[in-house]
Order: sequence, then C-alpha cells, then structure tokens
Amino acid sequence: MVINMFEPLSKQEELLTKLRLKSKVFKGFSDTTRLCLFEALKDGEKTVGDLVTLTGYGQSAISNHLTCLRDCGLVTVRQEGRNNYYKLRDHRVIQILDLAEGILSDVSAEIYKCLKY
Amino acid sequence: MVINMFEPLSKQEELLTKLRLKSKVFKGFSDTTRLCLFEALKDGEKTVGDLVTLTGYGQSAISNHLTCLRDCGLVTVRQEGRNNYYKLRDHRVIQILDLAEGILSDVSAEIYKCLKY
DNA sequence: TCAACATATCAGCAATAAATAATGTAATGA
DNA sequence: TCATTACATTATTTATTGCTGATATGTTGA
Repeated sequence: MVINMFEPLSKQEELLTKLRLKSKVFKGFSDTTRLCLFEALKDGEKTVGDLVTLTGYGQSAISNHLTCLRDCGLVTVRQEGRNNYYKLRDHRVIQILDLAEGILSDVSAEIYKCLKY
Repeated sequence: MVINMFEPLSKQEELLTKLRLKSKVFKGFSDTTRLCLFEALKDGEKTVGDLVTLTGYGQSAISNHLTCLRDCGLVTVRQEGRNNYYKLRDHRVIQILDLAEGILSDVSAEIYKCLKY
C-alpha cells in the first residue's frame, strides 16, 4: 500500500497504520536475543562491546538487534568517543517486561506444552 | 536443543529457557491481525465467527491466531454449544497494550520534533 | 443417524526475520 | 597520516511466520 501523506486516511487505514506501528514496538520484545539485551541493560547503560561480551553473540547480530530496539523506541543511544552507550528508554519498558513475566508465571505450564514456535 | 525436564538445567540454560518463553508471550502482541483481535476483545468475549466478521480475515487465519494467543497465555476460551467464546485473559493484557501505546506516542512525538532529516 | 454449522487443523506458498561473514565508516592516538 | 578500535551496514543463507484453501472434528437439531 502506498500512503499519500497529503490525503486524509480513512478511519480504517488510520487504525491499521496505528496497529502496524504498535506491532513493531512489540517485535522489539519478541526475540530471545533482544530480551537478553533488556536483561543486560536493566542495571544501566552499556556499550555494544559490553553487550557482545555479555551475550556471546556476534558483534553484527548485537548491532542489528540494537538498531531494531532503537527503531522500536525501546532503547536510546549516546555516543562518547568511539563507544556507543545504549540504555532502556524509560521505566515503561521494565513494566512491560514485568507484566509479561507475571502472565508467564500464571500460564507457564500451558505455554510449555506449545510446540508451535 | 532437547530439554530434559528431569535433569537440572544449568543457570545459563535455565535463563535462556525463561527468555524463550517470555518471547512467546510477546509474539502474541507482535502481529497486526492479533492486535486487531485484542481491540475487538477489549469490550468482552466474542466467538470466532464474530471475530472473522469484525476483522475481515479468513476463518482459518483467525482460528490460528486465536490458538496462538491462547498458547501465549493471552486469551482464554469457553465452549458453549458449537461456539467458542474467546476473551482476554486478564487486565495485564490491556496494561501491556496501553504501556506500548504510551511509548509509541512519545516516540512519534520525538520523531515529529526531530529536525535532523 | 444425517445434514448443517462452528471451529480446528493441515498443506503449501510467499513474505519476513535472524545469524554469520565481509565490508564500510568514523574516532582515537602513536 | 596511518593503524587500530568500535560500530554500523550489507549480502547471503536458513528458519519462522502468516495467509489461503482444503479437509477434519465435534455439536446440534431434524
């Protein structure tokens, strides 16, 4: 679909666009490696190198995931010399993670049986 | 990796397993069609047929998404005759959706103010 | 018991995403 | 200025995901 920015969107299209953006936010949370990054960032900002060491993934993978998280609006970056320091955007990120954890502990047995993913 | 439930996992594996499950929870939120279903379910339980009509997707697609959401622990089902009534598991689902919406609106405000490009 | 209805499941295909390896870029310091 | 360090980006391959269409299951009422 091509979106013409100079024409008003129909209510339908507007809603869909909003849901598409929202799904992007959640895609940030929907990968094990990225959740790993959240864990590492919970106690403060870290450089890409730090995160590579902590997670054991390749530099390229981590960099790509961090770009993803930035695009999703879940982390922010600060450059200092040749280091890039990443940190969680704000407390809502933690809140979302905690809520999911709560749901998970209620239903972990059910999810454990799911072989779909 | 095959997980043997009768042997203790190493701390590492245990953490990874937990993150994998957590990512499943978020996968439930990370698709436009499923977000659409959440919207539809916000005002109470609905049958599969209702949701097919409301969203305009095929019966098969909706059924699969609902199964996914159930596996993710985000909705529950109740059978009554030949109808299956789906509803949101609990208020945490709404809370998560609202938090994401908050982040989204902050980010788009930032992007709006950003004069870099 | 049999038709119909509501829903679930499966097969196949197209689109998307993630990992690795290779290359590009920008900052620092000798 | 040149080598090094710290990242980002790109290309490629492989794995996942989502949709459609077809088929299967299970419930109800004639």
